[in-house]
Amino acid sequence: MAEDKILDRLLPGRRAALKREILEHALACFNELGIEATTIDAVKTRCGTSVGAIYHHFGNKEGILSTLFFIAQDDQRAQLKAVLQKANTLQDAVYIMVRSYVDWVTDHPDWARFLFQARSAVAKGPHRQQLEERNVENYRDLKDRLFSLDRGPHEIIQSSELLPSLIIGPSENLCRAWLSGRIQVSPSEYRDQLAESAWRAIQRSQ
Amino acid sequence: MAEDKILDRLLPGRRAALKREILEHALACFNELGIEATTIDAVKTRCGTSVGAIYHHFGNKEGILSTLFFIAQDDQRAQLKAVLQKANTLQDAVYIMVRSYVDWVTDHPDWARFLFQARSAVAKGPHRQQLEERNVENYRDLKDRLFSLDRGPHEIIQSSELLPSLIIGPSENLCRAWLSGRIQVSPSEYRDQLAESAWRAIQRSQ
DNA sequence: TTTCGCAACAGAATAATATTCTGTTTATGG
DNA sequence: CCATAAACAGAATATTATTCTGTTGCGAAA
Repeated sequence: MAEDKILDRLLPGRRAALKREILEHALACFNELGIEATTIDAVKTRCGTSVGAIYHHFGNKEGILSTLFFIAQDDQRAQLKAVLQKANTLQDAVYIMVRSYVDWVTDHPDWARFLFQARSAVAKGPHRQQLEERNVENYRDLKDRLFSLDRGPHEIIQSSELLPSLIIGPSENLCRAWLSGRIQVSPSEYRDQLAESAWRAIQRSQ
Repeated sequence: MAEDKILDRLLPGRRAALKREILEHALACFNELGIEATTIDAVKTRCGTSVGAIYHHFGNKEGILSTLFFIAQDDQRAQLKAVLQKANTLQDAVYIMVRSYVDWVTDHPDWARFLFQARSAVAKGPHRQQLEERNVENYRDLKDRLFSLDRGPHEIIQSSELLPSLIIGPSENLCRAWLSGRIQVSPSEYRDQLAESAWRAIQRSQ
């Protein structure tokens, strides 16, 4: 399963076996019951461990939450960064970004669902500063990359704040709808349309 | 303040005074502390009332949450519906949708922030069915409206599932960034660019 | 190989929080 | 004015998060 692969990659080894178990089952609980409704006892029972073990590894409920959150975000960002290396033009980059985003969500729907749900909790919790730092770094990197690429003859939207929203916004919105069950057909079906549309969206009028 | 106006409009009269008070302060707590971190005791103290009163009016914490959520969603939808009446062409409608959305968020930032944060909690809680029903109704209405309008000579994206995401997705993404403090300049500054871009986004290639 | 030290775990005890319950007040229709 | 129910207060209870104390087992240093 895709979930296990993410955890195995970031927490390898036999030593971290229980830690992985806890994270895996906590993720499932958060997604099935909601973050506030999942109790420590529920994840304890679910992986047949003890509260002591959970608190030893994560400190508190928020610790589990933010660990999962940063793992997911790291994985998503790493994949984007890797494929974005190959882009030669801005148009390449836009297509790659959209496809990478849609692929990641459809490859890891449980992680993606969690990422959407947990963001606001992490943003308010004790790791908000860490989240903020990562965000500014990620967006700075992305902006630098986008502005370093060849734009060809095209007239592109100037604002660096607008650009990411125009490129990813529609895909994100559609993925949310899919993950919540509001729409049935997978966003991957719309991958190319989303990419083409994003490219049109960032052109300047006239 | 814009917040008070929304509550005054939907819960008028002297009888509902405390109910309004509780909602108003609960909204502030949820936004400042986060949903999970706000305790009943905190909102009790903040509006100088009793737990008895709170539970009398709302049943439980989730009751406060969903009441606030549906109030906000209703207000946003009502505004959209009202202005969307005036649209004569699809292009009109796209511009109106984007502007109405951005205006509502920038007019009611606290309500908008809450709407983003609370959605997943409501979607898992006891009112999930009510939320789902509203969503399908809203999206059905919107789809009907969009497909009833004159498209002029333009070739438009066919998928009715894709259309709303393409139109609102970028604005939503940008508004989230603004509400979370990641970007400083108000989305209203980008209102027209967002509208024009959305219109380009939904054209079909070639 | 033995032993020391510390991380990994278990589960009882405690603290914080949500919810219920019982009683009192207040408004309102008859 | 009275009856009635909603509106409210606060103590009591239940649920859940967190801490604390102790045990186990592994891995490194001797």
